[in-house]
Amino acid sequence: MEKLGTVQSVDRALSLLEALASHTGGARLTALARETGLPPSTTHRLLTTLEQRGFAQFDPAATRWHIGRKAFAVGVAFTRWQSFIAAALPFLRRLRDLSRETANLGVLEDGEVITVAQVESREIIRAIAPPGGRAPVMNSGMGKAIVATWPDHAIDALVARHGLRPATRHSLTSLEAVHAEIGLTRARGYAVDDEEFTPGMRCVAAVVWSPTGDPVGAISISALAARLPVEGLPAMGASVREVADELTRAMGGAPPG
Amino acid sequence: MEKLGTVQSVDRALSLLEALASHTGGARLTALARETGLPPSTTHRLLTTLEQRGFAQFDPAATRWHIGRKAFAVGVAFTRWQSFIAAALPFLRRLRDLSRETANLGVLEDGEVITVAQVESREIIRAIAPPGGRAPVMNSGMGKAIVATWPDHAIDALVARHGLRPATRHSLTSLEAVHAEIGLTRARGYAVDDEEFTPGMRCVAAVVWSPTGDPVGAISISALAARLPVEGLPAMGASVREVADELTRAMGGAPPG
DNA sequence: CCTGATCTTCCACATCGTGGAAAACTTCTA
DNA sequence: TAGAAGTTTTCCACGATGTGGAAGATCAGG
Repeated sequence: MEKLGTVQSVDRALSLLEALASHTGGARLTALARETGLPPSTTHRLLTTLEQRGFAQFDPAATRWHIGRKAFAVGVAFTRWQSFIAAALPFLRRLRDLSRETANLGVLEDGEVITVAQVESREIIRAIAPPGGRAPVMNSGMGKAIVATWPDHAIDALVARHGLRPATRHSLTSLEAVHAEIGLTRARGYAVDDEEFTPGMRCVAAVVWSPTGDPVGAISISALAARLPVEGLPAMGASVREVADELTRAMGGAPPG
Repeated sequence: MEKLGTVQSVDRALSLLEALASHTGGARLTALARETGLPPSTTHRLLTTLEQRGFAQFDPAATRWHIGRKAFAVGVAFTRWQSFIAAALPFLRRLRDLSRETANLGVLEDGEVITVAQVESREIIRAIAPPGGRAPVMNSGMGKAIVATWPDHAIDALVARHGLRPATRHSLTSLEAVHAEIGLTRARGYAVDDEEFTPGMRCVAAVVWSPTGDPVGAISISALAARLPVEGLPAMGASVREVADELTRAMGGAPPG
């Protein structure tokens, strides 16, 4: 095998998909075999495998093979993800400029928040957790913003499954405290991490909704506590929420119902 | 081997592609392994094979796997399969020139309309949603034009499954409103998006039929509401419908029956 | 520093992918 | 229309390649 670590038969099937894609009007088995350098019987078996999974289609009338609908459905997922981040970036920049602090985009995964995009503050001294950084949901502004949209029983289940992981002396340590915090978050329309994950850092976050009415992520501002005093949280929270709502609208999203 | 004549490793790779596509925010190796029931080392090797061919991509910062660009490129070929875009482009250009507005071609996918081709207005200020852009079916002229060809029970099922996602205060918010709008669409022969997706934008759309009698897509004109007042909708609608009918004929298509 | 979780690499082995041959089918030509 | 040529599909012996458990590496948390 020349290509290190690749599965030859998968490689060949993908070559066939690409060959198919290059033929607007479809292609015949022997033409595809010639193009990919595969024997006709191998080509046939790989094509029928792709066909059974909907990635290829056969038109018996014209004896032509075409790309199948499933390949389209899978490929569209690429634009969905790319367009989410691309759509969010100008809003993150705007939020960064409004606040002069670092703006983040995060998503939930398995009880944690992952920062998937970030626009850094221009200040020399600034709050940075690198993209890819993770935080337990209930220690994180973004996590709390997302979870606050959930029904209470789902929040209970999350805490039961993942526990609470107090990182500082400000962190939430009981289910009662969690629900009190969620109640505040819902009332305000934005969430606060008040030195609950990293001492000396505060974070304000608001949820972003997908077109399907799912809380797909959250955006936030993270700042040194010295630069974002408690008295400044409401104004900052309003800004974050406003930009999050705009991002939601720009994506054709909305809360459910 | 349970599936007759299929290549197991290709089958597995395709399962991984589908699993990836179902995760908007990307997925980690162990989650994908769990979902597909494959051992982590097998999952890893198949993913890296997909990655080397561009069908998957890895974000090391978040240790997440995503669908790759090549999957999109291959998937788009599905629409081309019917010589759809190629055939439609001259008609879109004609429609653009007739109307002096941006002309679009869209298809339905999973409760949304995806714009797969576009010919932009030559005006300096014009209505643009980029190709690849998505909109909920019932907020979109093109979506409504296509769905209006469906039987009522299929429309009910679509709404039941995907809900209505009002984006503006003009959007449809009830099943009754949906059916009233569908009734109008059928009577007129064209559909209207009257600032239902984007404030300040109107869209007029008409369905395109495939040779097999399927409502395969729709073409539309999107314009700033200021440039397309309500009084102008009937004339514009007639133009869009006429060009859509010509495209249908050029493709050897026709409505069923 | 230790522990546990996750990810990556390795390799012996047997499963499964293979491709040539044969059979079946379709199209073309005289 | 029959035969030839081309295309597609099926079959199966065999060895190439895919495999998954184990080991190693890395990372995160206490």
